[in-house]
Amino acid sequence: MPKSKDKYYVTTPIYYVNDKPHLGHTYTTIACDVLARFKRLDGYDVKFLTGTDEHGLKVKQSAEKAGISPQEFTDQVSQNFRDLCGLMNFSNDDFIRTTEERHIKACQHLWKVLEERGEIYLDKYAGWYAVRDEAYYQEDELREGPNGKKIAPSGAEVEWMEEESYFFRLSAWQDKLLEFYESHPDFCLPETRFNEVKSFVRSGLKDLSVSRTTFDWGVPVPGNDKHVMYVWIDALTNYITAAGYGVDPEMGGYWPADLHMVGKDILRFHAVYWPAFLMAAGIQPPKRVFAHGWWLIEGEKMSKSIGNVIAPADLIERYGVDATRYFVLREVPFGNDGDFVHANAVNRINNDLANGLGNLAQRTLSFIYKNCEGKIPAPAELTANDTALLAKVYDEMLPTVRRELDQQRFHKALDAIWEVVNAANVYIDIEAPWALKKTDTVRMGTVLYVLCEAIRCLSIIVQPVMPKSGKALLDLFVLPEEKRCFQSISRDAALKGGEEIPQPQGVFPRLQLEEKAA
RNA sequence: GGCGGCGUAGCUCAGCGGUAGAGCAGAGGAAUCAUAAUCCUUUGGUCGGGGGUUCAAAUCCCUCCGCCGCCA
Repeated sequence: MPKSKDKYYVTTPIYYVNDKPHLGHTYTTIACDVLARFKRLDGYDVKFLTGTDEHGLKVKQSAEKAGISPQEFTDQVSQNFRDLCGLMNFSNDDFIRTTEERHIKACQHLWKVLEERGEIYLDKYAGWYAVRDEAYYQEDELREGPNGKKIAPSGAEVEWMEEESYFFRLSAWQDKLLEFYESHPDFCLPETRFNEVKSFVRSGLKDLSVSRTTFDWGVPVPGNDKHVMYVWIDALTNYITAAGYGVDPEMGGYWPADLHMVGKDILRFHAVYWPAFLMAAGIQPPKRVFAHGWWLIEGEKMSKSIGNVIAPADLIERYGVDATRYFVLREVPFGNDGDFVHANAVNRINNDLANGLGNLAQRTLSFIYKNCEGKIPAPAELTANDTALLAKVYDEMLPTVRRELDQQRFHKALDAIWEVVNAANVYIDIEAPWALKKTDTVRMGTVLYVLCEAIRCLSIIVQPVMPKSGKALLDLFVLPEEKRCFQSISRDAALKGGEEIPQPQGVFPRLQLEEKAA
């Protein structure tokens, strides 16, 4: 029997449909898409999931406001997120919506399992509730409003509510969670976030309210139609729904997921509640949750009131899809907050892409096109300088990038690739094929060949981050599809020499620094 | 208030016990194959303040100041 391919399952959060897609959503999904593409090219059987969270009171209210049914409403607005996938060239294998039948069934299945195991019980929830925030507040968090009403810290009015609710026995899972963290030191990254998670759990867990009777736009609780499931179980379950939970006992071989990518604001749900639900249901927790940071825009928080929210379409218009993908992953150590400064984006894109990799390819290939009858020269004997560059290209680059990406260190991975770009630019200047043209055309051919090998491998490895540009570069070498995966980053897949190339075209356009709008 | 993190060149950050580093920005030079791109050299820091441990501290300890995160 042939060994089945290794599986890799990566997920984005499901995005709340009441939002419009912006840089934050885009960032999360870019990161996942890069990992998914990387793993595919590296020979894995990949499942990459994204989707939308479509239940809850706010959605229902928005639908009412729009004068349509919640289902019609979510059909419309979830399309914004499906469009984003096309726009940003995401390669998701599935797009899940929490309103889908398969998800409702999976949630109900999970619920029943939890209930049978005694992990869920019915009780009463009482407290000060803010409709606007969909949240309860502690007495001491509240202040007195002008009309005698109590006001939440968010400024929303609260009222005393008593509500029947199902509870999940989260308190019973405190020690098991801590043991799990102890035995899985890489479960959560970055490390400082993991420390926060641990200290939260150590400080004591209360049982978690997991149903609501105050609205009905949600997954009905099996056997009690008054209740719908509250956000935790409904939303988090999407990750196993898409793997076939409740239908396929093997979950396609994709569970436990390799990575849940989340923003730091929803880490707790993923690193505490979710593993607790899963363990309680007898399912393995995911292998890793990564909490990435947020983007400031020109030093300011992104907000509707400031009006600086960046829409994906703006980014594409200004920079193009690939350059955007590159910039957000290269500019900031992944996990940190970033500051999206347009001048920096232009600078980096020009330096790294246009002047770095783009110009390297262009100067090499157009030299060949003009001076070698459009054919890649065959190499003669290799010098120490040739072998040194090729060793970086064949032997060092991919393992380094692999290692960095397995820790979600995108900026380091890209840094490692660009070390090779820079080395190749140093190489071409030292070897100076334009001078060899007059003195030693055999040596010139070898130099150009070595450069082609470097550019070929760079083009392959750049594909996950910049799929279109990587393809454009590889097209310049007229490489067939099967020569574009990571296996071909090797001497075995090397060009032979004699391959004809088309007239090269610049792949990474140079950007103009715009006048700052007042 | 409790716990944790951070403060290093103009900017973003690496280094975390052994002569202060990278990228970008700035300055000078070389080259001219290339998207006027590239390459080389170089300016620049009493590593937040103070105290301590050590032969030796950006690196360990204490304290103060300033940011930030999580929790209450």
